[in-house]
Amino acid sequence: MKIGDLAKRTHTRVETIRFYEKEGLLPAPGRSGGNYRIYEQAHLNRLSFIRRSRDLGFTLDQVRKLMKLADDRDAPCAEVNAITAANIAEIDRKLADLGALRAELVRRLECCEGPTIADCRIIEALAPDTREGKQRPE
Amino acid sequence: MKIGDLAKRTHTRVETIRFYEKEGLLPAPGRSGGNYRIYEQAHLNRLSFIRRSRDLGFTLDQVRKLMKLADDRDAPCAEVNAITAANIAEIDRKLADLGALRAELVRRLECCEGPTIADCRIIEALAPDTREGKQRPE
DNA sequence: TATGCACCCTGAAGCCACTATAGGGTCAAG
DNA sequence: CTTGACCCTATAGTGGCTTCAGGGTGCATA
Repeated sequence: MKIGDLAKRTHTRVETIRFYEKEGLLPAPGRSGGNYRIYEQAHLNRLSFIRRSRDLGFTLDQVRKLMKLADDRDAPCAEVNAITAANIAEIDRKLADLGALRAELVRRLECCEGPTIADCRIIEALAPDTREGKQRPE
Repeated sequence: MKIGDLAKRTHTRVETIRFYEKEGLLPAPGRSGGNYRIYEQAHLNRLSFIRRSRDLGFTLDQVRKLMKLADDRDAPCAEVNAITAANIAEIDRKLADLGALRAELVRRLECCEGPTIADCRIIEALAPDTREGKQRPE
């Protein structure tokens, strides 16, 4: 299988596959006479694993750990759970932040009254408290 | 005011202030005899504006636009609203993605049964379908 | 006077996870 | 024999900073 085929089958860009190889996530495959990368089923399996993990928000470092664990079927499952839990915690933090942010922006948007910047509540909220005299530095 | 003072007052790192100057977001201030940057109130105002905007999730490009608008008090408020609305839409997209992601991870975590990787539902979910027949096509 | 120390300077590189670009080579079809 | 799709390497760019290397400044203390 050439790199383009592998790319299509895993919904990955060709450049990303080469990037994963350079990063040591995907083992370097054999080469054809014309120096083309030739992939086997095992490469497809591994790349699928990487892509699914990435889709679930794992970092490449986490993916590296997960793959190492996945290769050792006697390893304790707890480590995988820990990585997953850390991931969930991080997502929760982001959800909270984004929720607060959204509320704040919506509030600004709703408060906006006049047609020009002078009456704009959003700009007002962003500007510093002291709006007298010297506005522009230089 | 020296760069360290400005940094403290705006809860910004010194390096970030120099970065903003290089990016043209913050005008270059005057210099002392020893070539230290000396800031005025106007710089503090502008930097506060940038930081508040960043805190609300605006990109540096959006901040540039907002500042340009903020300087012209007769400009139409609609543009500011459009930037804010775009921001909210982007946040909504992220919220939806993160919510789905979280549900998926929690589901995996709850399903995990055995003490070793061999029984780990998370790894199983990430691995390709080839172990015994197809499991979940995408 | 010397010395220490906190602060400041510039310029470049590093971070993440790719993406894009330049400048080529390979291969099968027409 | 040329076209065009595909492949190769190496390098730089993205955003929004952070860190590092290698210095200079300014003030207090020994």
